[in-house]
Amino acid sequence: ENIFDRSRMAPKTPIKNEPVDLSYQKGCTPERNPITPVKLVDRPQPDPWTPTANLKMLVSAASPDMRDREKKKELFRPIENSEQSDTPDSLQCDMVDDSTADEFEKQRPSRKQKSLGLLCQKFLARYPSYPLSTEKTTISLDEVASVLGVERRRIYDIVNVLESLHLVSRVAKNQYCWHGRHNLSQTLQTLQEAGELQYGELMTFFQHKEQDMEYKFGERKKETITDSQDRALLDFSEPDCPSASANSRKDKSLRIMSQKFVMLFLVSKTKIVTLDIAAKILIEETQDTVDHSKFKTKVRRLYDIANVLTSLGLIKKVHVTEERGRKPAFKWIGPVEFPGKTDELKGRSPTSDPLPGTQRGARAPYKFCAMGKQRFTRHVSFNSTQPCEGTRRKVSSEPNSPHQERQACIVNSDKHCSKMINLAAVCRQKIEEDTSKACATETILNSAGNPSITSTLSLLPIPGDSDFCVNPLPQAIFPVVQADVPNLLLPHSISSQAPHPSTPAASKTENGNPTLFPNQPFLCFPSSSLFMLCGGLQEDSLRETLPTTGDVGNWSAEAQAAVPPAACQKRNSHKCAWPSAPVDNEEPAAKKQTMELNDVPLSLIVPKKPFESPKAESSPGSGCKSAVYLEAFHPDGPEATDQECLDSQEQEKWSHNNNSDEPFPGNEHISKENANQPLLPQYLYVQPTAGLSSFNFLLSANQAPGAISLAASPLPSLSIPCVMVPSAALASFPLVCSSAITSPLSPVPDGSFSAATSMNFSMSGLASTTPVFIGTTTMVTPKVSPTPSVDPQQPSHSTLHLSPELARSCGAVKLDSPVCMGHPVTLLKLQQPSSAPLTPKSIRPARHEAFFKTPGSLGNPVAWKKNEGNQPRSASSVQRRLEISSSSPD
DNA sequence: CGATCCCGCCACATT
DNA sequence: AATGTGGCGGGATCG
Repeated sequence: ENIFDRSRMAPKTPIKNEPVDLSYQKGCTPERNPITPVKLVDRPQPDPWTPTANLKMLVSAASPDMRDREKKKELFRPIENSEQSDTPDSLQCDMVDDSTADEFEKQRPSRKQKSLGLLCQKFLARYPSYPLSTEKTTISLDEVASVLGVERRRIYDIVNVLESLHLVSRVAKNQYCWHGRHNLSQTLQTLQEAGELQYGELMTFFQHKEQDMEYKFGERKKETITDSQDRALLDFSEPDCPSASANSRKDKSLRIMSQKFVMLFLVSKTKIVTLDIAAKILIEETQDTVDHSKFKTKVRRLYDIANVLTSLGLIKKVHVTEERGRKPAFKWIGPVEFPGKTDELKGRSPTSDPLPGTQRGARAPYKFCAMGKQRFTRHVSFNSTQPCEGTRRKVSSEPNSPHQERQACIVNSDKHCSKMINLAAVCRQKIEEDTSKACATETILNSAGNPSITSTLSLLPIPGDSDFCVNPLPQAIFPVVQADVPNLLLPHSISSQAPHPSTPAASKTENGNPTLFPNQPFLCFPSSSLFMLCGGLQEDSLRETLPTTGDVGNWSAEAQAAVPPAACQKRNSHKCAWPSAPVDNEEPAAKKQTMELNDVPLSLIVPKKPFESPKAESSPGSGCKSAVYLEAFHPDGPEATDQECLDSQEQEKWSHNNNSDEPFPGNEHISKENANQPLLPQYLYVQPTAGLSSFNFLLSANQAPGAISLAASPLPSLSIPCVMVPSAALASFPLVCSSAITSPLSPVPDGSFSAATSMNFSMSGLASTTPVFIGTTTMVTPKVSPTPSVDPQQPSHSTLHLSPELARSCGAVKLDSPVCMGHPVTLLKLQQPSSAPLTPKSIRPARHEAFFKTPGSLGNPVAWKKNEGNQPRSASSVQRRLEISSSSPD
């Protein structure tokens, strides 16, 4: 061995090794010796070598040397242990060799040489940036550590960051798989998307004021950030992770932090992020409290991450001079634009075309959202959600509706923000996992562009209970949204909902579609509190009520499109505000939304007259007055529509003619119709999108908790596809929809409605308790949807709950309609659990994915079916119920 | 003296 | 219990 070393070492560190081994081993050999090499290098440096050269040398030689050394170690360990003097490493030895202590000291590898960045470079040098797909490179931590001459601990630091970017993935203990940068851009895109959701606003905010205001706003920023963080996004866990189980500690800091950190860059306009800001943002919790120590620790970690990112060539260190002075910062020098993303944006953008409907349809927006998130989310486990929820609730309760508020806060005041932040922070931690899910949800929502929904979510929680929050929100929101929509719509275009009494008729129509049943919707009651109803729509009825599907679709599309992310966010903020803010705000917001968005999507809200239309309308208290109607919106209706298209066509008949692309017109019409509906709405209808043929949900608003049971009854009569309500479950929760309806507002067409809607749900219904979610896959909501963005996460949680199964189901669902997005959760799609996506294993991921994807996935009818199949398995009791009840044929 | 960040203790997770 | 992971922060080094 020695010989070996010598030969190799000779050039680099000739003597050292030998001497060390022989005589000095004791001291020198310590395990760390590996490092020694470095030192060796150093020594040489003095002479000819340049730092770089040394490195190279090391790298090249390292492996062999290391090996030898290791062997040595083993050989000598006994000795070492016994004596272990560990002098400064081999240095001493070196010194000896060299003859001077001084030298030796000098030699000692400077810290830099041992830096993580350098180590990372060496690490990266070992693997091809773009490995052939054929070759699967596995990385053995032990091996690498020994080769690079470092402790394994250091390797973890590197690998964790690389893993966060999906350059590697853990396959087993001590084993990682090298993927290279093939997927880097995709990962970055995903992070960017996620980052925009989480930090977009914040960053924007900051940047505007940033430098000047930093101090001033620092806190706010933090807050905002925190809020924004929401954690939802992060998830990241990688796709691969087989071991889902283990994530607890794992998806923790370094990985998450790394992703967040990257997100900040991607979201930053300047692409420059100062460490302190990043640290603040990343310190979820207490902004104020931020202990110095905590901050300090965070910064340390950021340095670790930054070193790795620097080695990857993604960032570089820079300094920004602010008022205060010069601050360390890092500038993103990696890829900035990602094709994919754009799409999303487009989709979101209001102007963007109406959804094509079909495939894309799936309304891409949601889908994509989901997609991105999926990855991230995957790790998240649903389970966690529950706990989270609890937490969240608490949290939320504390502040007021913090989450939502936060956005608002940003806009508005800090106070709330801070609270929110705190809450958010808490939630995050707890929920992070969930969050991811939530995030997805959020995204979806956002994409859907249903601000209202979002808001709803947030709002919901608030209702008296502390809990409201997050969890339920999404789901709840959905329904709400729908409900809201009408309201909203009404105000605008049609305040006169009443005018369209037609609703009842619509209900009739419903009967017409038996088919729907097959599809059936499902209900999910995530926790007890929520539940969803999905029913096949009866197109007929819907039609009556609704405009043609086409129109609807357009709306939705429009809505979705219309609502750009930003818009959504903003809206959300507004929404957020709502919760805290008085109703008034809401109204306006609603109006705005409607106006802008044409929330209409909901348009469908049809009263479900069938059942109780009478009640619905009149009875405020009674349940959901508004039926939400979710038709599928198929924008174009072409393909996606396929499924739904039919319906849509029918719908069209009944609906207005507004098919025209123009969203507004159509929307308006719709809205009007909707408006009408709203009044009635006893139930919510949700059409599923195409695939489903239709899901309809009915929620009886009124029933609220108890009501639920009622609702059920109605169903039968109605023939509506399904209504699922577990009585028990129901009991506990109020239906959101209904609640909203219930709310005093009810009758009022406009603002009141809107406000009521979202808010109400949560609250009113809630009062009783829990909000109900309707998730449908389909939802028109999109437009309506306000922006969920902020809260989404939270909501998402709730969603999550549902989710696993739901998610699956959802996944199955195609939601063309934007709406779906919003409630991914809801979507559960009960109908069929889509098999495919959701395999158990996939579940997690699937969930997320499905969840998110749902929309997208929705696109594939088939998928749903599959899902359906799956669902059964996975389906929780609730689902089962659903299944049973719905027994969707499909 | 502030910026960096190495180093490795130690807790938690997994085997 | 052993081993794998990785949070965390003391304190050394750099500039």
